[in-house]
Amino acid sequence: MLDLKFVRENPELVKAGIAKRNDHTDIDKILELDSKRREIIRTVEQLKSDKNKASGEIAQKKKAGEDASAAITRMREVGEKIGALDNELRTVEEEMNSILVWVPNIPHESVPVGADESANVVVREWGEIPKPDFTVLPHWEIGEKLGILDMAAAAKISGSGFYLLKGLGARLQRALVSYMLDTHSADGFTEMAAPFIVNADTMFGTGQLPKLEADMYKTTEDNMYLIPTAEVPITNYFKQQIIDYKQLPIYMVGHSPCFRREAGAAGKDTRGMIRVHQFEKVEMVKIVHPDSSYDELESLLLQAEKILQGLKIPYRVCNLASGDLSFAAAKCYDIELWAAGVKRYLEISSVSNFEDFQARRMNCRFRDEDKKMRHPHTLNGSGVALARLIPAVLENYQNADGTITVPEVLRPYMGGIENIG
RNA sequence: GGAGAGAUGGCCGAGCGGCUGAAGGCGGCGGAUUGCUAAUCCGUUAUAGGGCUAAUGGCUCUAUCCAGGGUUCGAAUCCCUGUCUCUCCGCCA
Repeated sequence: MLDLKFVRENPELVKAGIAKRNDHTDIDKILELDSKRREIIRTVEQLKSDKNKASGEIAQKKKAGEDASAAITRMREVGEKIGALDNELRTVEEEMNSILVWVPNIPHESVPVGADESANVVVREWGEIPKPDFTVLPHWEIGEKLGILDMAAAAKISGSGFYLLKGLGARLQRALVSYMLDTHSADGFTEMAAPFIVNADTMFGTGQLPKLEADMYKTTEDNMYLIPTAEVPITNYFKQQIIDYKQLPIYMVGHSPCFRREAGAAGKDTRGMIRVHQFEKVEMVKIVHPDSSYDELESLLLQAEKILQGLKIPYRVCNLASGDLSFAAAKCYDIELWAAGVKRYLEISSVSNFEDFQARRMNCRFRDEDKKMRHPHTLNGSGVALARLIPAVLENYQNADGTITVPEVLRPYMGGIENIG
């Protein structure tokens, strides 16, 4: 959420910022309601001040045994006026907030301006795209052939958009999760195992609600949501908290399933594991001092890249254009890895700086060196998503004889197995 | 799921329906003092939102004792609802 004061003082900057994202939230309406709000506050607080004074006088009179009934009658009327104005104030504030919570974050100045992903800028590429002398099968074919991936079974059990791994396929997923968690932990990230089902307030905190309501699975009985990413429970660990600046920066990492309805995505990338309703992901979260958040963004990006470098899978990094940014992000890098079977780049990680957008929503603050209360900056980055990493391993490590070489870094986690098939 | 108890400032903890934004303690910060790795003493110690003042500061008002309602001229204090925590019972991986 943007700071109301900031919106009030920099309306043109805010409008220009959201325009870059093709967002058309009515900023003028917010300003109009805000001025109405402040006008009511001025009136009602004057009345309250009078009331408090009169209350004191009534108490004095009663103590002295004097008659206070005239003042009491007068105050009864003032009380009613206050009640009416408080109601009006609440209505105005609710209306204002109902718009304010839909205002996306303002893109950072280093974000390329553009309407959609076609304006994304590739900032670097790593690794050589392999040119195998045989036909590399897409992961769903090689996976089925080796008996480690069963899409049909998943469809039978749950429906379309689910995958089922078995045998060494399941073990490969577990090995990847362990490899990633161990790598990040060794670099100072605290491992977290947080709830996968959260309340609405938590979903609001990281910016999923209200905007992404339709993309999430929701429980009907208890009004809870299945998390779309571990970012949600891990970042919200600091919801409603005051952190001492000496504790910053805070690095956390966690593994979770991610549940996504993918409403409206039907027909796009539907083959195999590439777009599914449930997938595993290792997620890194940082809570940092505002002064260092853009340096922290770069190092978080490198941390995610480290995983792919360890696996020796070629990738590229994109600086997302303003129109392609997610609701809460001020800047975001996507990492896309090369999948040799489907012969294209797959988005596998988003590394974002939310600045104080999430912290303000969560009411997470820190006391800085001068004892001032400030909002920290929050960042997160996939480190990385499994449902696209597994296909990349199955395709990039595929051999001409239909076997798959187990990447070296995973062998300790696979009981020393060097080949699947 | 059933029964009961509780929720107060960074922490602990007191609180009669009316000078209680809240005693006391701890911690933190500032200072004083002492030949000694510390003690003692004094002071200070929230957040948010308005308004005024062109100050990188000040003045002032309002709100906040889990949350939301209610009673009342007036609520931390009384009533209702919800949330969470604890204890006991039931169920259970």
